[in-house]
Amino acid sequence: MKDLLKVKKISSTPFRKEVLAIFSKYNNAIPLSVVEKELKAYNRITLYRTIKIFLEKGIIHEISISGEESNYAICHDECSTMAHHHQHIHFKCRECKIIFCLEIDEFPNIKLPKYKIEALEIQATGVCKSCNVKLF
Amino acid sequence: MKDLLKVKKISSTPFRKEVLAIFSKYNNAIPLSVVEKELKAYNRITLYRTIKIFLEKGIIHEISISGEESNYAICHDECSTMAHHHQHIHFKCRECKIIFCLEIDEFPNIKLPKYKIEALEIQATGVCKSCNVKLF
DNA sequence: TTAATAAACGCAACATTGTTGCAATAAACA
DNA sequence: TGTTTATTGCAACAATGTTGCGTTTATTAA
Repeated sequence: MKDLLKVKKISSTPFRKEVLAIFSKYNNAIPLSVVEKELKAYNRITLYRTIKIFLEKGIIHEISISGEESNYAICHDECSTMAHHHQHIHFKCRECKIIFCLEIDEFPNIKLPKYKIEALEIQATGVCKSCNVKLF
Repeated sequence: MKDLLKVKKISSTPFRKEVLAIFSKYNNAIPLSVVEKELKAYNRITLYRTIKIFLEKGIIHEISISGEESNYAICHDECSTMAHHHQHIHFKCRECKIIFCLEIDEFPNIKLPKYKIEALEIQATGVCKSCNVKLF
């Protein structure tokens, strides 16, 4: 297993490796409060700087939903500038409250004459697959 | 002209009327920093409480874009719970930086077997109509 | 492997953003 | 127009995010 941090050309420190391991462990997006609880040696400033550089290097991406704490998730595939917006949507389940990235086959195509659309960010809310099963 | 505040069943105070007038004046979404500058008598606490109640009553809605200050815009039409998500998308122009709501004819339909999608929030980035003209 | 260099860490100190209790004040309603 | 109810704004605080700087750690080249 190769070191993603080195691939992204940033120093591979114990702190960064631990943060990365936490994101890798989850299959869904998590807020900073979760990262904080999982860290053995939590330091607020270092965590903010780590998140900042992870965002810049495209290691993680931010998911903003109105009125909620920001969530972060690992970037799968090649998640360079803006590209991740074209591959998946963000889904929030109103039952389990979990937010995660969801690959979709047909990415919607919005037609807007005279506008140039370069990126689309889609947030969906509803009931996820596993909660849907539990409800019946 | 009828008083929107009374229609929404909240007290019609000078402060709230002023905030509402500022939102009405703009055709685009604005952040709190803009409201602040426009207010004759700015009070941080009162503004936060005003924004909070305007959001609750569906007078304005929040537009969250990753890594940016939240923007707020007046709710046109009947903007009750979640309903506004189905009527328009949010567009941010990379040239003029302006964020605004955009009515679209065909709202995209995302097919996700076993999922129940209840609301879609779409953020688009690109070049708006007027900036597109200026570029050529 | 080790020394030199560059980067990251963590503390202190601060800036910004958001919240709450409470007394004074203003709006709503009968 | 007086009584009730809600809003305002101050103080005080909590949470979130930023910066300078000395110390420590990782990287790179000898």
